[in-house]
Amino acid sequence: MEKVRTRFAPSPTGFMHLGGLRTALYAYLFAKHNDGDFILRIEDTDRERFVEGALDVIYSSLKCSGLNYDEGPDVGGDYGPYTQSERKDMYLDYAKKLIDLGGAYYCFCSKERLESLTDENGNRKYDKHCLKISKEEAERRIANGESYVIRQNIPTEGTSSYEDLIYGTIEVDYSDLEDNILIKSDGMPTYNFANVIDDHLMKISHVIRGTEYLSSTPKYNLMYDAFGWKRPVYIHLPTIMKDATRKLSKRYGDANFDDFISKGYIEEAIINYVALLGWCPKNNAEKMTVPEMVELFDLTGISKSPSIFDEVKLRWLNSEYLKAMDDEEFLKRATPFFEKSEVFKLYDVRKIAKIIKSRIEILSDIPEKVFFLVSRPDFNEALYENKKQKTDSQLAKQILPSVLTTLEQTPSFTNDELFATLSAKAEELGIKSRQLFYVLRIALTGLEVTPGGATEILDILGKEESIKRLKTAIELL
RNA sequence: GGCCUCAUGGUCAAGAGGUUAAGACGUUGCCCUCUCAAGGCAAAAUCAGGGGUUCAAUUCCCCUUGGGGCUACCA
Repeated sequence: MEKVRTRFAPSPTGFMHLGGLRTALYAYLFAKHNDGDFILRIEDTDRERFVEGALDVIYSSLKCSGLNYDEGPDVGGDYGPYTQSERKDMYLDYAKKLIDLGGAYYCFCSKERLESLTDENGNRKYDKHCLKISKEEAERRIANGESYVIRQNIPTEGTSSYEDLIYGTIEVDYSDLEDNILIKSDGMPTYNFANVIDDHLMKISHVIRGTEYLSSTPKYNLMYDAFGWKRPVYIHLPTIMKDATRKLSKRYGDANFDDFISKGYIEEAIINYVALLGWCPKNNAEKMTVPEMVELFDLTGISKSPSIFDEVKLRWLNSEYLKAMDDEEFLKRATPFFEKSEVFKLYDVRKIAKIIKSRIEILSDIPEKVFFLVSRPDFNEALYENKKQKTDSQLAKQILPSVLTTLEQTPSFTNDELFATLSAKAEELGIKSRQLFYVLRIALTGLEVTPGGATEILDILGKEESIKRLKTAIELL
């Protein structure tokens, strides 16, 4: 059987779109599930859209997502070059061949003439005006330096059909299609042409891409047929939406992989979440690594309808990854975010990391969660009041001085020992330990809600700072 | 406008001609608890509408409605 070869063919726009990332993922999963090859090809035929540094964004996004390609511009391969601009001459040769086969023709129409073809509805369809120009005349005009393009020659009648593995049979009348430009006046091919030539030359067996190509695929099939090439198998993927009516867009900053990374999402969670948008594995698993997805991947689990990107669920998945991380790994990933706060200079971030891990969903939640460690917010006595705990400022006034004494006499400020000591203290005072902890925690932090309990916070603050804070709190009572 | 295409809770979704129509996120409640998280348990919430076909349709067909895509010298 023919080897499965899939490709991801992005344009270097300077950012990795999450929709594109999912397409890449599915192409990768399909290839790897079938022991095939996954190829990266850069589609940079639009010179005006070239963005500096865009290639690195593509390479690094794929690699850090675990999508290692077998062939590509930076890794080589037997079917290169893998960057379309470097294949320019090849396309022109094939275009000329297609002209000889009757599948294309030279066109010399001016922009003005093209615009004059627009009808009352604002639609325009090329009228095959240049089809009647003989090859000899065309070549003469070209030799004279006239600007030209090459257009595909689409039949005026008939129906074309193909099988998409997701959407089934797709039928389109040729009359609904247009004689699109294959080679632009700058000599570069358009996507319409380059993708066909490259997919064939690179022996791509399965073309996996978004639904935006679902209804234009007949045009590509026409070319495969004209050249006498075998058509690839098509797998079109539904769109990822921002909401019911809008796509995930670069413009709103909700589509960029890197933006999510800097917001404190981790790569594994993003790739995992994006995998779930439009695909459900047979075993209904939700948290999966890329290798596990390779194992489970199956086209029948791909849906046909667009799905809405839900950041709330992504946050949850991200938190699952965070919680599952060992402390060392968590600390490593969290460090850049700790460094956005002063805490890392003042305290042992290891201890902070421990109490924070299950209390954040994304890493950028860290600075605000630990701010109270840097400086205790001002607060009023009303904070001591808690009906459920049965605590109030009176109780605080009563017990805090003696708690202070106990703390001053406690040699070891570790969580466990503090817990034991203070529990005993509560008993001595004739109150519930939770009441003591509650009041103490408020005094220490000035916050109704904190990550970690009183003793954990004492442990982090250390004896000196804890006592200093407690004294201040007592003075304010 | 024309063509292609899609339609299960708020969201992601499983499902199949006969089911109490899964599961997850979120929401709500309870338990646990040194506050809050985490964890445990529970609850509310879905087959767009109308016609067919059939003993039976959410599942198959048609229409309507609604959504998405294409309709570039962008990919």
